[in-house]
Amino acid sequence: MSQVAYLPVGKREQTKAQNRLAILDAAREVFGELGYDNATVRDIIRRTGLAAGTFYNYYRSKEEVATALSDDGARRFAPILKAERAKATDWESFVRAAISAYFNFLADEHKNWMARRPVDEPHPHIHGETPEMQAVFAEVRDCIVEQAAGDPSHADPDYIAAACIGIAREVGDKMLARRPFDVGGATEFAVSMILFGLRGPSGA
Amino acid sequence: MSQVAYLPVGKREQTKAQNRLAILDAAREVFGELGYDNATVRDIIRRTGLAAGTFYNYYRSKEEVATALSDDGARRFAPILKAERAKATDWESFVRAAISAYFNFLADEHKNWMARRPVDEPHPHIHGETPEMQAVFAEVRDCIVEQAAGDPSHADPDYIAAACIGIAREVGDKMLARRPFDVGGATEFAVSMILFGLRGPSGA
Amino acid sequence: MSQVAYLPVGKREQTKAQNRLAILDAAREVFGELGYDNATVRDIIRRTGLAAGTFYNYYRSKEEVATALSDDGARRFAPILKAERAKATDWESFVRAAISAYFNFLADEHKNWMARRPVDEPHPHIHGETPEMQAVFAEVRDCIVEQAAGDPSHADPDYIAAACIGIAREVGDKMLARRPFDVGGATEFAVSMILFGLRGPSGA
Amino acid sequence: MSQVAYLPVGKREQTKAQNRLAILDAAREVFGELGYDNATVRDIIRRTGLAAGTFYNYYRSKEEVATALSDDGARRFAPILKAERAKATDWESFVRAAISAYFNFLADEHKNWMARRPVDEPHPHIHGETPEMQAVFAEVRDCIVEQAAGDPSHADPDYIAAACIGIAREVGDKMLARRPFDVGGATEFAVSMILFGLRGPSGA
DNA sequence: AATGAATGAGCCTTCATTCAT
DNA sequence: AATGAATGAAGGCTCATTCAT
Repeated sequence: MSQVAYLPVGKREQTKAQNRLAILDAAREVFGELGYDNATVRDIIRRTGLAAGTFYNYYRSKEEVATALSDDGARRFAPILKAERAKATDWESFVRAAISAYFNFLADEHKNWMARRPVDEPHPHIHGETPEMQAVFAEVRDCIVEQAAGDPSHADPDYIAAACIGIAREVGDKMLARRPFDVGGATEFAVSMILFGLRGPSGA
Repeated sequence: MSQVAYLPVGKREQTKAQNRLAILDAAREVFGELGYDNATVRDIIRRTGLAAGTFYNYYRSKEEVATALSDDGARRFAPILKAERAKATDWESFVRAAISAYFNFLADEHKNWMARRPVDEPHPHIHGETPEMQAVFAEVRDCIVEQAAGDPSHADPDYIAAACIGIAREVGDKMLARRPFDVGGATEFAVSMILFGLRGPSGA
Repeated sequence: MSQVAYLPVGKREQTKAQNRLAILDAAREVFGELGYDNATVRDIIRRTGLAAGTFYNYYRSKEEVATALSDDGARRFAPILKAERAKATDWESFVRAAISAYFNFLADEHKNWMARRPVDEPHPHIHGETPEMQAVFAEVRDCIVEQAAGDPSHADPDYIAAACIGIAREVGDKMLARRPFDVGGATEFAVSMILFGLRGPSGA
Repeated sequence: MSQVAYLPVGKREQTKAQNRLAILDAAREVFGELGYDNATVRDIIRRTGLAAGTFYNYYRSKEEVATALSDDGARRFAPILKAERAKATDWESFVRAAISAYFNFLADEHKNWMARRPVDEPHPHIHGETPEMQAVFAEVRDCIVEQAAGDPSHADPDYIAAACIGIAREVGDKMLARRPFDVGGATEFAVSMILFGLRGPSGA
């Protein structure tokens, strides 16, 4: 029975961590499929396989799982974004990097989700408005505002961030609606749109 | 004293029209505050002050009110859009006209809504996803896709529409979050963003 | 405008009578199709084509229509029964006449009802327990009890009536479930059963 | 002190069994008093004193309780019937045994039911159409049809079954309406009626 | 801790009945 | 009288949450 515990990873702690994770995963799935608003705690519990009461040992409500999920999403996306930002030397490369990272993140999430279901199952309705996405957006927004604030040529960082987010969100949705996912093409379009608008890079 | 009755104007018809309107108004509000998904028929009923059963004399479900609301929104916005489109001779003027029309519509709707509530009431959370807005967006999307399709310089009208919608939606939201509503400024920004991107019209 | 009114059959009275009849007819149909318990006042009204409120000018409730229907049924069946009874000279002929009358009545009602619907329509569920039938049964029961009371060989007229009713009711149902309706055969069987039991008339 | 747990006898299982039983009992009562059609799930719930939701932890609908009740009734009556049938050597003894079993069952059920209510309570209206009775009747019908099919002297087992059921049902009801229950007398009458009809065994 | 049954608030909908027109 | 919209009580059912085991 001897066991060297470098971290609190006793049996108890293991199951606890596992359960917490299971709930988070279930919630991610359920929010993705049903949308945050439509999803119920029961849906999450059902997916989890745990008992109803167990849920409440970890989270007090749907909102709390959502928050945890947000934190998770932000925690996973923020470093990517930060790294890109460090590498980027100008607006253009930063925007490209951010958009690219976001679209890849989006496509990954979606693929993960698709991988888990039988191919022939009727395509269930997918809502993109998961708490995780919200968090990612917030991250991006902050980043853009900060970046734009340093750029003297434009007066309104908030509007700029809004426009970028808007483009990324809607184009991202469209990208997800097509097969196969053309992350590259969507990125090109979005970046070009953000930087040059409809006129395009040539300025023609 | 002969009288031609163009419309049924008996007392009954009056109350009927009033109730129908009250339900529609209540639904608009409730959808706006709670979001379409969260809203329940009960919420709408409560807001009208009518009896539970009365709702069902007018609409058979939440979906049906939503449809009515969509129709209403489309009916009010479509002519504006069409007129602008008829006047417009090039992309730029069309885009400006459409965005301007949309932002004005948005500001009007919002003002109307604000006018109806007591000042000191705690500001409720507002979702933009009302059926009305959806309808307006759909209208705009069709319009852009159609217009963009004729423009040979751009390959993907769907992406273009998505980007424009995205900008309009997010910038519109930001606009509504500021006091006073700067419709002109927001329009300028959005149009410039759509046409020239961050680089701006100067191409600098 | 002259009109000789032998009976109160003015315009007013005519419509009144018509409406009353329409309600009664609708109720008969609805009770027949849905069963008395399942039927709702709304069902009757709907079938009637009249306004909801109009119903209450004639009857105060479902029960009241049921009573009216019972009276009607009894009024139509009682004379038949009485005539048969007058003609009958012994138990056997009376029983035969009564059963025959009842089965014919049953088949008629049913045919009437069937005639009114399209042939290919999915056979709706039919409940036999209409208030009219109840009334007819009551009539028969009284008649049997009275008749049996005069027969010294059997002690318990109530039981006898019950047995006869039971046979008539169940065999009648079976008869209605077969195509074509074999009124004659069913009558023969029921009469034989009542008079001689399983052993049959031969006494073998 | 080892103990073999043949059945789960924890406190939880106990209450579960109790509740299941309570619901079944309540349903039996409610169906008996109001009739299956009139009875509502809410009525059953009210009678149990449980919370609304609890019902649905056990049964998904009124139909499902009805089925459970039917099974119960059949499970309790079928063995009796089968035993009698095994013992019986001819029609007469089988019929007598079946009728006797049914009337005894009926009287028992009724007594059980009466035992549970306060004496001075107003006698509620009783419908015989509980799902349990239906099941018992079905059982008997099958049995008679099968038995009658082997008897070459009679052409129509279905009619025979119908007639027997009819007699049993109606005479049974009459029996229950009298005090004290004369199971023996009712059985004698019913059997005589089934075998010999009104003419009686003497054939006079 | 985990479990899962119990709870009761709350949602959707239909219905009988009233009553202003 | 006839009309038909308004009313609110119920009914079926689901859900978040608690709590005894």
